[in-house]
Amino acid sequence: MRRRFIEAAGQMTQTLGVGRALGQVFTHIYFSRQPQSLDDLTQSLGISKGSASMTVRQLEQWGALRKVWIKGERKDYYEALDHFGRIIRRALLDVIGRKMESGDHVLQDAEEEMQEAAAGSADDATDWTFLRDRVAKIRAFRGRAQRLWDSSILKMLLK
Amino acid sequence: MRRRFIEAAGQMTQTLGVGRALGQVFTHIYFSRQPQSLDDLTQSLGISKGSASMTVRQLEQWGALRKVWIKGERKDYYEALDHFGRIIRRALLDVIGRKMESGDHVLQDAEEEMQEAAAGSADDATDWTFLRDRVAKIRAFRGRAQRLWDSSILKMLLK
DNA sequence: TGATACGTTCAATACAAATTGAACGTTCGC
DNA sequence: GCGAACGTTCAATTTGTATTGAACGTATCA
Repeated sequence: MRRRFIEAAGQMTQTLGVGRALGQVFTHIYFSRQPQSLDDLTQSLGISKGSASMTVRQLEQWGALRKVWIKGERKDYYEALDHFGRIIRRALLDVIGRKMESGDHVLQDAEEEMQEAAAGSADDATDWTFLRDRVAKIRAFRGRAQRLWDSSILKMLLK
Repeated sequence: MRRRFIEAAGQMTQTLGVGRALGQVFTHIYFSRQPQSLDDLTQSLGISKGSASMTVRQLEQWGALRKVWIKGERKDYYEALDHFGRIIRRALLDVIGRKMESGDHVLQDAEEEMQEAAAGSADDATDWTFLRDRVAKIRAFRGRAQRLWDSSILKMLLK
């Protein structure tokens, strides 16, 4: 049964674009009563030590896992948290947010470039009013999307 | 300037996991005053005819492009729409929705499997109450996420 | 009807991203 | 200080996915 869940979660996170290991690692720990070490992960899931290390770190940053000390043990052990709302929120902020940023920069750059080009060539064939209008519409949408995003995030934050 | 936008949009859609051609095609048509044909796309963007055909169809399904007839022309021409809210909404429903479905099925299957297994082996070492509890928490979250999703979508729909 | 100009499909290919694993740095016990 | 047991890193590799392009189906016009 656990195998089924783990496999399914792996497929899901893979198609969502965050790698298969992520879903597998979280699900395995989530369905384990005992905290799990990196070795447990490599053995149970058949993934490499490197992959386990990186995945666990990312999940920890998102608040999906928590490090647990076990006295007399030198290994790091992890247990799963179940604040799914917070976890997803942070993951989205991290993954999407970072991806949006670069696009944002380019949008601004291109807009500035357009301003300059329009000012310096009042008599050529380019249809500046058309371009301006289209860019303005993108800007407007970005503003609305931003507000929607913020409010959704807020709702999720409140559980 | 258009080149910059097109390149940026391509990068963005690529990292978002829907392919580079998608962003490029839409942006090119969006910044074109005249409706564009598949040939225009292959020439301007340097993509193949097959890619242009598939991309355009997907964008049309999402309501991002509209076919335009030009009398005396045998080619299909497309122009861009700017209802970004609706476009994104449909795209998300399509891309995410479809990806969620399969995961949903597996969740249900695994749950049934667990019920059966728990009933048939009351005396083995498996910790059924623990597993049940964890699965229940996933279910609960799915419900909340579904409601949040629906309401967000609704907001976007309303512009 | 035949020839031409399209758009579509899908197996082959190219590309990007995830995963591996050997080398490395660090910590702990002795 | 030394060795062993870890976790981490990153270049090489594997894997998954987007893209290509030749073959095909279809519509149009002479």
